[in-house]
Amino acid sequence: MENKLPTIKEIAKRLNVSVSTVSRALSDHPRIGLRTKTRVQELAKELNYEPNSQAIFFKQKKTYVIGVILPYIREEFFSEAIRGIETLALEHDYTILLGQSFDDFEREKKVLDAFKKQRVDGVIISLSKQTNEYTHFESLEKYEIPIVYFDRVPPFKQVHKVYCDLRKGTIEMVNWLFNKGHRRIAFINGPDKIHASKERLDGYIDGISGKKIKVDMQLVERTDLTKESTHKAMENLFKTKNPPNAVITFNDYVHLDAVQYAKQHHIKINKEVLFISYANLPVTSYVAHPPMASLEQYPFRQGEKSMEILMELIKAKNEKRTLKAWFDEKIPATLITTRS
Amino acid sequence: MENKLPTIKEIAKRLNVSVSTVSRALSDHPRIGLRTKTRVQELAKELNYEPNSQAIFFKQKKTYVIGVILPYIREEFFSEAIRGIETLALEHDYTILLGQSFDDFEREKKVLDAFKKQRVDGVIISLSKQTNEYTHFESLEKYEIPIVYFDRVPPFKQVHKVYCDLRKGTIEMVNWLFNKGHRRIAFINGPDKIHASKERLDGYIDGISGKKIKVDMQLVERTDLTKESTHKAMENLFKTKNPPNAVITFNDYVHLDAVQYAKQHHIKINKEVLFISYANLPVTSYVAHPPMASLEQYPFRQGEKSMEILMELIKAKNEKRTLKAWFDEKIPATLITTRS
DNA sequence: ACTGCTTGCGCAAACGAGTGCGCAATTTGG
DNA sequence: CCAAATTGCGCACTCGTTTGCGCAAGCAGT
Repeated sequence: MENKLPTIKEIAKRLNVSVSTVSRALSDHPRIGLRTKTRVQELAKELNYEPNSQAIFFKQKKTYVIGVILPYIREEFFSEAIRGIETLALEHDYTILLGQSFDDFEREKKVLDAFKKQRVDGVIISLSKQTNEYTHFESLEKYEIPIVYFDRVPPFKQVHKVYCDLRKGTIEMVNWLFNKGHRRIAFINGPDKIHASKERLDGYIDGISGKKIKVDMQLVERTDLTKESTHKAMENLFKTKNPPNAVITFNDYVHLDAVQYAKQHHIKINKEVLFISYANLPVTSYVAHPPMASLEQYPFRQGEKSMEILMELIKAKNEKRTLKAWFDEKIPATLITTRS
Repeated sequence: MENKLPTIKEIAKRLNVSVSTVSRALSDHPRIGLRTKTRVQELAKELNYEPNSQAIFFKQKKTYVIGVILPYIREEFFSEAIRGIETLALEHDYTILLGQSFDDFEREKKVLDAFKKQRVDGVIISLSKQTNEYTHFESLEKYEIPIVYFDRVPPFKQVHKVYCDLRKGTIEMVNWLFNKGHRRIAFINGPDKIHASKERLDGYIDGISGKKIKVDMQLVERTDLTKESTHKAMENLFKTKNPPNAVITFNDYVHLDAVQYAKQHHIKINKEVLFISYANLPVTSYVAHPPMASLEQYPFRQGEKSMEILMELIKAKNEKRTLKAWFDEKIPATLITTRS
């Protein structure tokens, strides 16, 4: 029956006052008389009036929506990050638009475009592994939509970003293996395009060099994070006469695929070769051969921090302040060795 | 410099025509002369004009946004469902607002409220395990926001829903175990409040009864899906003199916890007792003791189907058609036994 | 030349709310 | 008792876009 949603206009008509009076009465404006105020407020309650936020957002040029783009939410790392983002978002009365790039560059652009159309107040993004060109982000500037990159960040300075210090973390990993007596430490890395791959490799090389042993690039493989590519990398590493006795994998998913290969080829896990990894996903506690150590990257905290920075940027924009510098937040990563 | 975004007004002023002419020229209205049309379109391109969708949505009373609420995206079942939803959404130029309830009733309400404020065009939801009261959904009716429930659906008829036929599926599971010679089949179920628990239990009872053996309710446990609660259930089942030789668990996560308990208590998995489960998550292919069979529930398809129905509902609403009936989509579940 | 049709465009209202300003009516102060 | 200050409320504009209607000019038909 009551098909139309109650509006301020409706209330005004029924009470024979002007819309402005109703608007002010509802926002408790001091210049409105007590009688009118209560009359308005009571009718509003009776009609179950709720302001049309779309209209308000439209006037204010704000949407209270932020866009989050990441490769795959099925990866626990990213779903944890979202949890961090969402938790903080709810506190700030923000809701989040979700878009997965599925590691596809074109899709990343499409999602970004959709978000732009929706006039999101800000964007938090973890780049697709294909992304090595960044012009599509420039159009957001025109709309003054702030962007915070996290985890998979672009390789240049002039952006706001949150990520783990993987160089340091990787050195820690090398040290840990070294102290356990390992000397032939292999490294299965991710795609070059991802900045995080470079960070890891730098750490690996620095870690090995720090031990005064020669870096053997035969022990370094690069994958595109697919199972096939990981198996290929394992094959390369273990077909040699002098195979590694420890393997560092790009993340826990790569670890799982590497271990799968090892099992299929009867390589004795934790005897012939020790696996350690990045990410420390909860799910690995259930698997047959969890990594013996894992570099925790605190996705929840990364998500929270990204959101925190984004809120700061949005606030600054609203107050027309210009920020002096780029946020560059390094979250310390820690090596976790206790496994259930 | 060019701080303001170009608007239709701006173009009108520069070209000394009216805004309506510009609007029509851009939408290729037949009553606008070719000269004016091209003049407008060229300037629009030059200024990089893009229509303000917020304004248009506001007028149209549409947002091209749908809200998706589910318990946890970290569960692969749900993240797969989202993938289904998102895939279809992008095709229809829709974007999705994401909200996790974390299986908390209050949070579910809060998220729903936020979505209402955002004036989403529709909602797809999988209920929290605490939800057994449904009044908060009624307020969406007032806003004529259609809702599609999926997987965890309410127990009554007058809603649109998508879910698997778990009764049939569970009978299939019982049959499978029976054919393998198992007679003492335990059942670790989820919370009563979830409709899916009831469906499973019905199937279990019907399956057992169909075999002309007596249903032993000592073999049926109920959990709240936490690890502790699963371990407790396992304890109850295995402390008896006549423990089960097969266990059906509510889903793969419960399976993992059940297997963990079995390992800790030196129960020989796959020898003394066989585990089978629901969901068939990809991640289980990496674990030490995957379920020997799993009832695939096709989350991607469920997501797609939900979105399909929602699109239908939104279309019907726009055309002011009233639908004759409630969508009640049963996706057939199938028992998968091939494991890597 | 008058009617009628087509072409090309502008006026103004509409969506739902916020807000600066002005105008009365009332109250206060001297 | 009159001026000034205060109180209470409405007018009209704004946000960016769409759209029904109307008006004028041009053209064809009779």
